[in-house]
Amino acid sequence: MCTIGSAVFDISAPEYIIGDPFEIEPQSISSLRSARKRVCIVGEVCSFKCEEARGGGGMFITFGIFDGNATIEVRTRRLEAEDAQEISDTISNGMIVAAVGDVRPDKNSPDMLFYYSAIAKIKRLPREDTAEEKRVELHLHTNMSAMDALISPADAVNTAKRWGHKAVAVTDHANVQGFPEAMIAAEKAEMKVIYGLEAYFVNDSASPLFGEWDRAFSDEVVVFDIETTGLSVVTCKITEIGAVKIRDGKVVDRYSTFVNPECHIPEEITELTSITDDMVKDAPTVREVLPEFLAFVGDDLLVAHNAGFDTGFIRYVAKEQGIEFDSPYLDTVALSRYVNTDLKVHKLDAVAKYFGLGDFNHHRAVDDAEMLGLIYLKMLEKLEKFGIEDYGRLVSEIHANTDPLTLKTYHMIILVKNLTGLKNLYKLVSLSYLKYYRRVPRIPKSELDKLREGLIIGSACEAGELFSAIVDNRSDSDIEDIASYYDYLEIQPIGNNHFMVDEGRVPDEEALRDYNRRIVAIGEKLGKPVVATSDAHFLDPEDEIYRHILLAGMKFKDADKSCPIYFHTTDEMLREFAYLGEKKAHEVVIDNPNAINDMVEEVRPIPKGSFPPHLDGAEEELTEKCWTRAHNMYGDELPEIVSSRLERELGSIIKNGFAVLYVIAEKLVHFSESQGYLVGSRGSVGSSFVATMAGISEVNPLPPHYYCPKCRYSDFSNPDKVGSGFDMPTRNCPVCGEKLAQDGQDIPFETFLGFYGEKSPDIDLNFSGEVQGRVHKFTEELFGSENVFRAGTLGTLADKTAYGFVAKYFESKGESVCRAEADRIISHCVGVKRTTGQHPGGIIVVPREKEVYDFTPIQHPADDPKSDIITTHFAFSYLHDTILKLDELGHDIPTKYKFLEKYSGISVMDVAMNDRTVYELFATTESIGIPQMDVTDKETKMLGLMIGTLGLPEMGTSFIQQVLVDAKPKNFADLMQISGLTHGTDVWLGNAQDLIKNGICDISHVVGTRDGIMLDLIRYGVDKNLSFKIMEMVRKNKKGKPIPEEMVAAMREKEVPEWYIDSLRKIKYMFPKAHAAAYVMSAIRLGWYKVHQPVAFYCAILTVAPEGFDATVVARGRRAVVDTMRDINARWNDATQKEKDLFGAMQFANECMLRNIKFLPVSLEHSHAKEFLPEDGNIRMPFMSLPGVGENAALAIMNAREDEPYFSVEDLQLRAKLNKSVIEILRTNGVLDRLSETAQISMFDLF
DNA sequence: CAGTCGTCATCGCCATC
DNA sequence: ATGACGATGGCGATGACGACTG
Ligand SMILES: Nc1nc2c(ncn2[C@H]2C[C@H](O)[C@@H](COP(=O)(O)OP(=O)(O)OP(=O)(O)O)O2)c(=O)[nH]1
Ligand SMILES: [Mg+2]
Ligand SMILES: [Mg+2]
Ligand SMILES: [Zn+2]
Repeated sequence: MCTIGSAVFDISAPEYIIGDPFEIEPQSISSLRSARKRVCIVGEVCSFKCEEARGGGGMFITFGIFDGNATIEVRTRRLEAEDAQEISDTISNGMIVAAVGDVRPDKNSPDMLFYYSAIAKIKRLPREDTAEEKRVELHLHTNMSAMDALISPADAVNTAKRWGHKAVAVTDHANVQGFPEAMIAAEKAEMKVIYGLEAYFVNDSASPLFGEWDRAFSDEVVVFDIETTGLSVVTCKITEIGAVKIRDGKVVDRYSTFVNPECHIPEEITELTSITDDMVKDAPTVREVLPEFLAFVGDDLLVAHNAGFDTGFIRYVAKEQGIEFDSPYLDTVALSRYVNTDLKVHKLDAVAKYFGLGDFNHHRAVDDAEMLGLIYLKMLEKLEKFGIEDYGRLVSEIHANTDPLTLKTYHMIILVKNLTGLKNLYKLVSLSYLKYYRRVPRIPKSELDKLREGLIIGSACEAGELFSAIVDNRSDSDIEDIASYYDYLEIQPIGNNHFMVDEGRVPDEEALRDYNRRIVAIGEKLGKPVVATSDAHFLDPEDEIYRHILLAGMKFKDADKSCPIYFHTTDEMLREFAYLGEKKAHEVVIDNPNAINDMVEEVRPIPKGSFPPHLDGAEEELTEKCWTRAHNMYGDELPEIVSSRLERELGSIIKNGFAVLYVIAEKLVHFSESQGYLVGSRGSVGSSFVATMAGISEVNPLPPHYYCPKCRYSDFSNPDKVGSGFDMPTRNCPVCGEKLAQDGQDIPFETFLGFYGEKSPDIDLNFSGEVQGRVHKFTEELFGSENVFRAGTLGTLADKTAYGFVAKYFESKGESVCRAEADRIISHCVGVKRTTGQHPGGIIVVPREKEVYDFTPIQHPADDPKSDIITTHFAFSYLHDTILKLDELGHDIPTKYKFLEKYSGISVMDVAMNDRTVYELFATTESIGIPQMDVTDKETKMLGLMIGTLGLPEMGTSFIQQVLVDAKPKNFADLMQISGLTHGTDVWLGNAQDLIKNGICDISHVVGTRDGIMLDLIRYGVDKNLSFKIMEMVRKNKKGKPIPEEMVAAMREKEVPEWYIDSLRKIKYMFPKAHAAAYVMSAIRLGWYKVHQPVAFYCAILTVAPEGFDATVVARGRRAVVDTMRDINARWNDATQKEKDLFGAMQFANECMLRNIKFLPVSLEHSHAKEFLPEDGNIRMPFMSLPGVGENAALAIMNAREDEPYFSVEDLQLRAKLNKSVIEILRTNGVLDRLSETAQISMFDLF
């Protein structure tokens, strides 16, 4: 055993993994400040990296060793690939090691580096809960508490499990987004989770009137105010009391006196109140004043502004003097909020001004009381106008009319007891986000009362209602009223509230303990269990720094203040609450939390099973539609291949509940087309022939075939064994002589739904961005807005932002950390919730017989109450296997189609799929009239002119162009394969490309589409279902998880070649063939316009996707365009994203200019706001192509031009409401050249 | 006339297909 | 200098500008 700071390492059984065994006598890393030989260190491996050495020729490995306190960067010498691999296999992040080696300073930084000679694996003892009887944590924040907490739900669950706790609660701020991860971890660890949250509770049934008082307004009341030496009841004293007695709307008596506080009045208070030490030094003390004042009050109602404060002080001193004080009182702040709804600020002077009551000496009790008296009468007058004339009526009216959005929020813990409670909680969360959101989602008492079944309510922390009432020194009966609403009361460690001492709100820690003692006493009196909770925001004490970084990143002033809110063990808690006595401590730490846990049933936040929607007649409708369409295409007597495929697919689709989705999708396509926008095909659904027949997908997955559009003859023989129907020679119908249509991409249905419907795919559709919103609305109409929701997303703190936060944090502290340490800290900060958003197109469909609350709460994206979009509270990925989704994505291709048709007058659907000149685009620039340049010349490549694919979707990037040049595709099938090979990391480079280069196989046999994987494996003899599973695992493996041993073994058993298995291992993502087919089809279509309708092509592409296009560069001519590209290209890695976009646009513009199509300058008369318009064989650039002229300005210029031409710059600025920067941009770009500055000229003309 | 608030344009980052 | 998956859009921050307000 050895200790470094608070970290304890077990070195009793070292496992020597690199180098010779050595004696483990570690130094603390922070002590290594200078070069030393043969030092031993221990710690956790972090930030492990294995990189190719610069300039090739070997590898470098770097990692950090973190000993719980400091990190040192470890480097290796230059290594051979095999050695590097061996080390990578032995050492990994999170491993605890001891190492010996030399410490040397880094040449390039102030840090020290460690060069090891030997490494041993050891253990670090984590914090353990060794208590006999364990506590249960009922208040814990996961990293789903936005920018506030760091515990991953899995860590919470696993730590509690390791500690032997029976359960652990997940209680994030206002949301339940930690539930799904907690559920997954809990099921894996067989652990119980108590699901809950920490709500922002508002008491909308609170009234401004405290205590019993239901007389008429005309009865006598005492309006009063006090001045004090500060805000805290405990540490501050009264300096002045002022009061007026009011009866029948008139002041009938007054009381006013200074009070000697018997202490110094702080300067800032004197400044505010103008009450000095001098003024009060001869005044009576509160011991004399209080009885006098209370006698003045008698049995009257007390009225004060923020009365809790004033009565709190009076009550405190009364108690000190052994005088009973329980007068009813009314708070005019609350009353003003209710009466003066048009007022935002309800401070005394603001309200006085509001009623026009003139100036007064604010912050002097005598004057404030007088003024408040007047205000009070005004408010009563106002109420009387509404027929409210007594206090009883007032209270009931207020209850009925309070706006929860204006009330003070209190923290409150809500735990889920059972499934009823879970659903109620989801409803409450939804309400809080959708209806009661202001700054935070609020849960009003009135709603909670309605939905309280199945929920357990706890009093939460210092920001809870109970704790606040105690701090404010509210009356015993008030406090007990509050406490009685809760099912249990919470107390927390002193450290949690220590900030109150620091801020001077309480004198010392003892006062904090007194608060906890008070809560314990209240619990005893009311019979409410009191439980001790951590209010954990991070797991271990040493993790506090990560929270500081988060808070500092959010620019919080007090970010670096210590607040040790870690997950406490039982013993830590028992020690913490020892001051309550051993027995009581045991009760609040162990017994009561366990008792609460015993009330809680185990529930699953997302139900098991899948819940497809139903729609009467959907199955029949789909079936009918498909057969009809099939007969229309392939004849009355369907070829076997067609009918058997239809039957098989329909069976599977209907059985797995997908028919409804098909039917809805079909209606959506119809809807979009009715709006004038074609729909782009996408995704695995193109593997379904039913989708083709239903018109959802234009990909035909049948084998290559001919069919006659006239007589419905068909031929599936495919004698040339081509890979795509589009690649067959053209033929005329042997029956009727008509030219035959050709189609068929040969795709298995199973890519979509699996062999046994074991997959939960979605249906993907590409809609023009211009109709996407309408399509979403239409889906709601089709299936009901109660059942259709946009999927929500969760935005988290990821690498780059975390890096910025960490850098900023240490910079502001004037400290520096080594890269390994920075990376380690970053890795701990990553994953914390920041915001919510909307899924690109995912629309989930809840079956009619269910409610959305059976699956997830709902909310607005980014919590924005003004948004008219409602999203699922849970990210879709967690609902993936439970409910179905339609992916109604936005895409530019359908919009491009629209503009191509508009500018060329040629229908997209008439474009042939087998025009040779179009295929030539993928091999040369000749077919667009640009003489072929040398493809081996770097300049050619830079210009993007090795081939003619610039502007073709997903075919025009440098990378893909290079692959096309190398692979020389000849037909549609080749292009599909290349499409697959060029979409995904480690698919082509370092994988397929090498296999081809090394002659191991040719391009048609490398892994290019995911369907290929399944079919290849089946061909090798691997079980078809396992083949399917391997395909599914390989196709999205972004993190590079290894293929499970049993899968590898099954492949080896069937003699699947090692290179093939290796290839699969590397793949990070892979297209389904259907998607490749759909995208190549659109590339071919756009290519046709590129060859045959160039002006329309360039106009359409630029109009729809103008990113990076800069009219100021293009206007300077082709030279300038090329120079700009050269410049950016020369410093590519330092170029900004904007410059990279500009580069792409300039490639495209250059190609266009080489085809003798000119870009005409932006023109006040001729330019469109955003469209690049064809103009006499050239292209007129739009206003928006000028950087700095945004959509609004551009549209304004165009729209105001409609009425009459602009006759001066002034006229333009006025009519189009342009600001001066836009005018300047227009001026410098010559747009205003022919316009006079003001209307003077025309004025002149009049005379 | 300084301060505040909303709007617009743009950018970096992030999530997702 | 290298290598490189492509595309789309939402959210938050920032800065310039101008209207409004006390
Ligand atoms: N280039 C590229 N395209 C992607 C990526 N992810 C998805 N796509 C494209 C290709 C997919 O077929 C299409 C639809 O995505 P989905 O997530 O719905 O997956 P897909 O339909 O392929 O399979 P599914 O059966 O729905 O699980 O979007 C990606 O990472 N890169
Ligand atoms: Mg899909
Ligand atoms: Mg999808
Ligand atoms: Zn025919």
